[in-house]
Amino acid sequence: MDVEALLKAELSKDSVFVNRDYLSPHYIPEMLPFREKQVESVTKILAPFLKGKRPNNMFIYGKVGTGKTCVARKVLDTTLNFGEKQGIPVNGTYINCRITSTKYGVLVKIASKLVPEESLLGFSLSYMFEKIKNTLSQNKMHFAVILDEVDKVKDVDDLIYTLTRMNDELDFGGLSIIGISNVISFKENLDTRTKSTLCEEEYVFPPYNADELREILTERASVGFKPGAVETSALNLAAAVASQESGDARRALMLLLRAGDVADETGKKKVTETEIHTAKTKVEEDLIIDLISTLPAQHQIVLYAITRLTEANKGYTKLDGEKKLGMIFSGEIYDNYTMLSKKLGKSPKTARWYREMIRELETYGLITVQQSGKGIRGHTHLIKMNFDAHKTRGVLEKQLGLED
DNA sequence: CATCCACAGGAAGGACGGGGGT
DNA sequence: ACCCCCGTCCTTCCTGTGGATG
Repeated sequence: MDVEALLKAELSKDSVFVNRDYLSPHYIPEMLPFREKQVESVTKILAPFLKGKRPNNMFIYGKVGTGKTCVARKVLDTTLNFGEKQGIPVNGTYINCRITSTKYGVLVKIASKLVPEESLLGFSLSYMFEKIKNTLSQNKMHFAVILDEVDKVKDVDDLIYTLTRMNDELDFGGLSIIGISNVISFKENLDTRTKSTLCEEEYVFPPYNADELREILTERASVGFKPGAVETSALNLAAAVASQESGDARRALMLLLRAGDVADETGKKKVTETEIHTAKTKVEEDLIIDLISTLPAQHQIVLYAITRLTEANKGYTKLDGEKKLGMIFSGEIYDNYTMLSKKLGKSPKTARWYREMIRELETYGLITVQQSGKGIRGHTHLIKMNFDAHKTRGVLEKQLGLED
C-alpha cells in the first residue's frame, strides 16, 4: 500500500491534478519522445565507459527547452546505474554552471561526488585537483561531468584545459566532459585547443514543432492530470503558443502547469483555452523571476535602472533614427544605477565593474548589447531589454524590497 | 587632420572571507 | 587565538577605438 500515493490523492480531491510533479520541468520522464535518436547517440558515446575506456568529450547545443539537459542526465543516470549493477567503476555528476560558475567550484563538485564522506571546502585548487586524480587512478575509475550552461563559466578555456590535463596525468581511469549550451556564439569565442577537445563529438538539438509539443503535453497531461481534466483544445492551444514562441518544451509544460493552477484557484473542474490564456502572462513572469532571483543585488539594481529608463522611453532622446528605438546608452544607465544604489543605501560599484555586470546580463539573455555606430559621438554600447520592462520592473521591485 | 569624446576592456593589485595549521 | 593561504570580488590605472568636432 503506497501511503504517499493515498495522501496525494487525498490532497488532490478538489484539484484538476493527480500529481503536479509530472508536469514540472525538472521531472525526467521514462521515455523522451522525439529524442530517441539523440538518446541513442549520446548513449553510444558514453558506452566505452563500461569497457574501461575513456569516452570522447561531447558538446550539445540547442535552444532552451529542446531536451538537452533531459537527454544528458537521463543517459548518464542510466549508464551509471548499469555500471553499478555490473560492478564497473564508473561515476559522474551533473553541474549547472549558472550556479557553479568557477573552476574551483566545478572541481569541488567533482571531488565531493567522488569522496562524499570528506569535507573538502577550503582546500586549495591544486589539492582538489590531486584529490580527484588520485581517487580516479586508485579505483581505475571513469568519470563523466555534465557541464550544463557551460557558457556561464568564468574562464571556460582554463577549466577545460585543467580537466583534460587530468586525463594526461592519469595512468588508470579517465574523465570526460559533456558540455551543454544554448548560446550560439559560445563556440566561436573558445580557444581553438579548447574547441577541439570539447567538441570531439557534437550534437545540435532542434526545437520541437507544434505537433511534437502537443504529443509531449498530451503524454504528460495523461499522468499529471485527472482523466478528462484537460480539454483537447486547451492542449492544442498550449502547444501552438509554445511552438510559436520558440518550440520550448519547458515553457509548454510550465504553461500547462500554470493553467492547471488557474483552474484550481477559480474552482473550475477543467482546463480550457481560457485558463491557458490566463496562464500565459504568469509563465512569462515565472521565467523572468527564474532568471532574476539568482542574480546578485548589484546586478539587479543595474537591471532595474535599465527597466526604468526603458519605461521612461529615454531610448531615443539623443537619437534621431528610428532604428535604435528602445536602445539606451551605457553611460545613461550607469548614472541611473549609481543614483539608485545610493537611494537603496548601497555603495555603487565602479564603472569598470559595471561593464562586467552588463556583460553578464547579456549572457543571461536579459538584455541585448549593440555597438554604437554612426550618428553617435564616441564609442559606446547601446542596450535594449529582452523582456517586458514593466513586468521585469515589478519583479525587481519585489526582489529589492522597494514597493512605492 | 588633430583633437576630443565616451566609453571598452586588459592588467595588476588590494580587501575580504572561509578554512587549516599551530 | 593567531597567522597564513587561497579564491573571488572589486578598484585603480591604463591603453585602445571609432566616430564627431573645430
